[in-house]
Amino acid sequence: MTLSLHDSATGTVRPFEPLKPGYVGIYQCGATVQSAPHIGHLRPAVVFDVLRRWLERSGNQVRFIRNVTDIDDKILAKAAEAGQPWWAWAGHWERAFTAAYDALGVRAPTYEPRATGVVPDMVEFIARLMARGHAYTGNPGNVYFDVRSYPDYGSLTHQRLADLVSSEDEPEAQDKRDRHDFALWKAAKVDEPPDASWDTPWGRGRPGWHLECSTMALRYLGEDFDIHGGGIDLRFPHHENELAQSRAAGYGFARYWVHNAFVTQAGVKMSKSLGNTLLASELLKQAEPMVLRYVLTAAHYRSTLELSDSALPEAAAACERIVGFVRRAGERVGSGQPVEDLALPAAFVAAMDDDLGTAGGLAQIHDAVRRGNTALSDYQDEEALTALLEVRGMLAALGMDPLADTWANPAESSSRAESALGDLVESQLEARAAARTARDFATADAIRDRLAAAGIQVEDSPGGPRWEFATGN
RNA sequence: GGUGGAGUGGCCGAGAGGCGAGGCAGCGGCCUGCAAAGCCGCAUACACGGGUUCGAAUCCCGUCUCCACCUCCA
Repeated sequence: MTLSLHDSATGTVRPFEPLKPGYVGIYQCGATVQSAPHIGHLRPAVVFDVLRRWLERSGNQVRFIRNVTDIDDKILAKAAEAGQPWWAWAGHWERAFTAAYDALGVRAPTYEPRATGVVPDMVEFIARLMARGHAYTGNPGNVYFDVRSYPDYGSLTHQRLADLVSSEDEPEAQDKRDRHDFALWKAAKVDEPPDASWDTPWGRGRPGWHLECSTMALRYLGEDFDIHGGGIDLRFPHHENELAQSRAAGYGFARYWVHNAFVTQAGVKMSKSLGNTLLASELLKQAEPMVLRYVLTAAHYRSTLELSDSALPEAAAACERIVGFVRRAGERVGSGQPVEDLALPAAFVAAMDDDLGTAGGLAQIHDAVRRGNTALSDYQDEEALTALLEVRGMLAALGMDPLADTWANPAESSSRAESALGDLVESQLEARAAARTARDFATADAIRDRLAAAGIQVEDSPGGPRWEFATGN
């Protein structure tokens, strides 16, 4: 294992050494399923998918857990507003997230637990904290973590309790010992649906957010595990609190903390209040899944990613360059090989091993594409094949092999309309070929222009004309 | 106030003491009937001011600007 990873806890890039060689446990904080997924949810999904693939590629067996937070204030509020059961609301959006992940080729986690599925474990967790003197009851149903009972509180984000500013909007809970104590269990409120709370030894209520993740990580990855991931905004308070309560409970918890940076527009984080969220569903209409994946891979995961208006078209052009080569090379030299085990260029491996340098990895892909294109025009089939296998191997490592089943191109499905279209285009191309043979270029160009106007791009190649739908919209 | 991060050529975006990653856009050339695709070539880029060094975008000091977290947040 030569991978080095940035660990937020130490603030350094350090060699990644799994607890048990050859086995890696990852916990990624999943979504709170309260509304539609947007680009900000897509980034961590792709980042940790790439990490997982790279660890597997490096010979590890990975247990990848990504949770679903299926109960929280907003879910209850929005469901109530919509006149739906809260669990129906959560279930609806959970499916939307799954669809978005699937569309982007993000592999399904080893397991995807829901917070509400581990309530008994949470109760046990709280009891353990109580027994150790780190939790106390407030008003009936409220249980808090006692931050002052845990001297290392703040170690993940290097903050001291005294320096923390507390929120001014929220009226301070009267039953806390310290304003920074956080809820492990929240008392049921009178206006909340009865099925949104559970009985516990400390009263009826529902879980606190932080406790959910600690509990699911414990249940599915054990007391100690390798990597905890999530968006950078989760470092505090969420991950700090997870770490504090898990350590206070006597568990080792995560050994590496990996956080991805934001996607911004005009330099600003997206948020609902600013109205600048880009929904996954909208983005998928504007760009091929591979293009979205390319955009998210083109910047280092710890760099803020500015999604300008031209980002998608630019990425589409870059992808077209890569895919065009894979297609042309495949036509020439075949592309039947499985790509999972292809040897990867050393420079690519080095880039990826250095804290997942996907940008450098993409540069290697473009380099191989250039070599391959040159080989194709020189009729050096052997070199072209070498380049093709390199390109596909690297793309596969990033989850972007254009020939993978996940990307099954809808345009290639054989509906009657499409097969009819194919016949019509072919007949046009035959007419154009006849005109060209007769050196009647005016007619030939008119045919090509007409096809172009219909969104069909014609490209002449040594093997004859090829057509495809024009890129861009 | 505390913590963390950032300012790179028209745009996006790597790198982090010494051959100017890569992509997109642009310009020139090759190829093509013309295109498209492809290939080749083309950039006084590193916020500002000092300093260290033979040499700094990269290190040090100072300044400015921006972003994130400290409340739910990917």
